[in-house]
Amino acid sequence: MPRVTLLDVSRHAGVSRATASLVVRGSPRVAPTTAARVREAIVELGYVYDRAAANLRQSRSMTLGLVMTDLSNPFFAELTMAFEHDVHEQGYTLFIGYTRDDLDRQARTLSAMVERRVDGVCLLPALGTTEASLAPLDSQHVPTVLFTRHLGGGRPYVGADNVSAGRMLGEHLRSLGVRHLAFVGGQETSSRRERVEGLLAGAGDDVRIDLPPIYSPSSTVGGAQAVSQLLDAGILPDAVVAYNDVIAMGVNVALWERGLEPGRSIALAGFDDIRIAAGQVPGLTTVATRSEEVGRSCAELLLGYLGGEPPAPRTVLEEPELRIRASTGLWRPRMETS
Amino acid sequence: MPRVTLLDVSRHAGVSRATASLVVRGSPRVAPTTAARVREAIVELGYVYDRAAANLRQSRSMTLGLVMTDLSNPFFAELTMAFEHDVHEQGYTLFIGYTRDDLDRQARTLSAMVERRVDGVCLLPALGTTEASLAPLDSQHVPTVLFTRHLGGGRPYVGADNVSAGRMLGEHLRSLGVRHLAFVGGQETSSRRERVEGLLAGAGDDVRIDLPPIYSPSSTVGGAQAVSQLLDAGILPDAVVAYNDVIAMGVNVALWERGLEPGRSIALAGFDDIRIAAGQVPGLTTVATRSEEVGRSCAELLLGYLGGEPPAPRTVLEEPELRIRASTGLWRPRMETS
DNA sequence: CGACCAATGTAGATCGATCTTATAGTAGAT
DNA sequence: ATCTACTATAAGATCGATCTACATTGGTCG
Repeated sequence: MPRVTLLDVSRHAGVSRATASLVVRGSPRVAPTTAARVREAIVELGYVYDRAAANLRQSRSMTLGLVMTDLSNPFFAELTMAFEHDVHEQGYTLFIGYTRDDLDRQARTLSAMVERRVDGVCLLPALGTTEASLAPLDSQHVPTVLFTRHLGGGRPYVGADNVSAGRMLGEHLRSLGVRHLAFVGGQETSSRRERVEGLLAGAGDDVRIDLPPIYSPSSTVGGAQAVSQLLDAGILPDAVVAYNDVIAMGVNVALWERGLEPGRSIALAGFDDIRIAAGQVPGLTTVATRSEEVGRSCAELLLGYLGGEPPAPRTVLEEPELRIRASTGLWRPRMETS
Repeated sequence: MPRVTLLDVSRHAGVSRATASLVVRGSPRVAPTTAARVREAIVELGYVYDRAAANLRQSRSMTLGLVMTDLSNPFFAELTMAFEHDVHEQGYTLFIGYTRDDLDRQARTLSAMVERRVDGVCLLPALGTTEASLAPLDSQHVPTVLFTRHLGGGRPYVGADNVSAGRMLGEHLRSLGVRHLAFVGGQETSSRRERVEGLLAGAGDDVRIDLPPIYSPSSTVGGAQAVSQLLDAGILPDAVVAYNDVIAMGVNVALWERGLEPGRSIALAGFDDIRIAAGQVPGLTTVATRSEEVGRSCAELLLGYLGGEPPAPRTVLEEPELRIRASTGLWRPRMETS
């Protein structure tokens, strides 16, 4: 069955194809009575606009790409929702892709989107990504905004101020009287380095900080394994800081299982303040890294670039916020036996 | 700057446009030496395949749509990942959209995808969706698979066997000695009704079941509010069953806050077995509803329909699995004072 | 030797919109 | 009456690929 096209519509309404085209785009250049007649024909024939055809002629496809590693961390689910909300409002439809931190998958995903003429891409670069990895985007001049991880270059970037987030947490723990803390989990990324850097600065010199090379995926299992490695190495700090909340949740269970009581006998904190962090037992102290604001800023920055504005390198850092809950709030330093 | 087209490539390689087209599509009908020459030209000119142009001529766009309410429940994040993985492998790129249970948004999202010529759509229908709501898809003959919620019609559908899931949980609780349970949270959907139905069947007539009209969004806050309503209504059951794990997590915190100890003084269970369910304190008993299998089956069913196969109505029900953890595992009936 | 075939390559129409340019028709100014 | 200005519409080229139908070549076979 052949598709109903603008030509059919125009014939049915007794106008030209060009006029019908103007009507579907809501141009004011066509007389109201003519427009009405065309709209009637559209309904009668059941015409459906074919953006694929329009794309070929136009430069815009009204389509954006959102590419990240995966959704195992709810932080990215929240970010996705916020981003989708904002761009949907502007009439854009979203391509999505997950790299699973695999450079090949990332390359294929980006190419697939470029081939489909995306107007812009928002990307959380996979581990090992270089500026050169983004050549497919650059060669076709696809505006690109990075988030959460940056490459050190001058490319537009949106993320939390991880250094500041780390510092807030470090200061909080020190003020509680924590004298010894350990940091575990996460991958070796820019944001992990920044969180650690801030943590060191915030905790100050009086606090002993263990930074064992214990990495993990963002999962509760990963967190449980990470803290097990820590304890098995004979390290028993006053406080454990996990790279993020999902990992902290795993640390939480593992600590309980070892007979420790997070929030009382040992302090525990994470990063991100994903929605379920408040719904843990004990409530998880964390530093909000603003998933929704990051998503929103990505949308804003990207949409701005599409407007033809020169892609002046720009960085947006969302201000983090400390959220103190029971996982550190109830902890008290052991009495010194003097 | 003009785009490099197949015409440019063909001229550079000294062949015709048609031949170049055959080469990019990997047709065996072109001689190896010619193909090599064309490929060389492609590299030299930096040619990028334009699927938007190809779409216009072809019937396939190698693009699918995945539409759901939102990602606040990790169940859907897991499902998304599985679905994306499978269709990506077949060369499809994914449009995504979130309806937030709003019929208008759903209509706009589906139309946007149809206008962009998706080859098929996988949909979790928003509350209130009717067969008529899906007219935009049907009128353009877009193969569609529903998941998680069905409309009662004969449309292809993938979901967990919720009745069976409910029954498993009901039987488990009864066998523990639970004499009084309450079900809370969730929206009024087909899957909620099915879970309740199964629960009643599994628990049997000896168990008192309270089904107060307490609904909630899928969030820990929603769960906490739901169970508070329950307790405030003067109902204190042996076991609380939440519509899903996210809600159960909220129930968990609220119970602790009220001085109850889930897993000991009161049993608690959810549905889905999202990944973090095992990472709760206490570990959450739940019935796995197989997010990944559902995603995978959606992909399989949808891809099957694209192959030109007649869209014979078909339903796939994934077999659930009971996962017993501490939130019910440690509970013991109070001694009867006889 | 002519018919037939397989392998390879090409010309030109086509997909369904948009864009540029042109042309009636009308109104107002001079 | 003529010219300018403007509105409303139309004709036809165009975007970049794919598809159909056909042409060419060289080889095989009766």
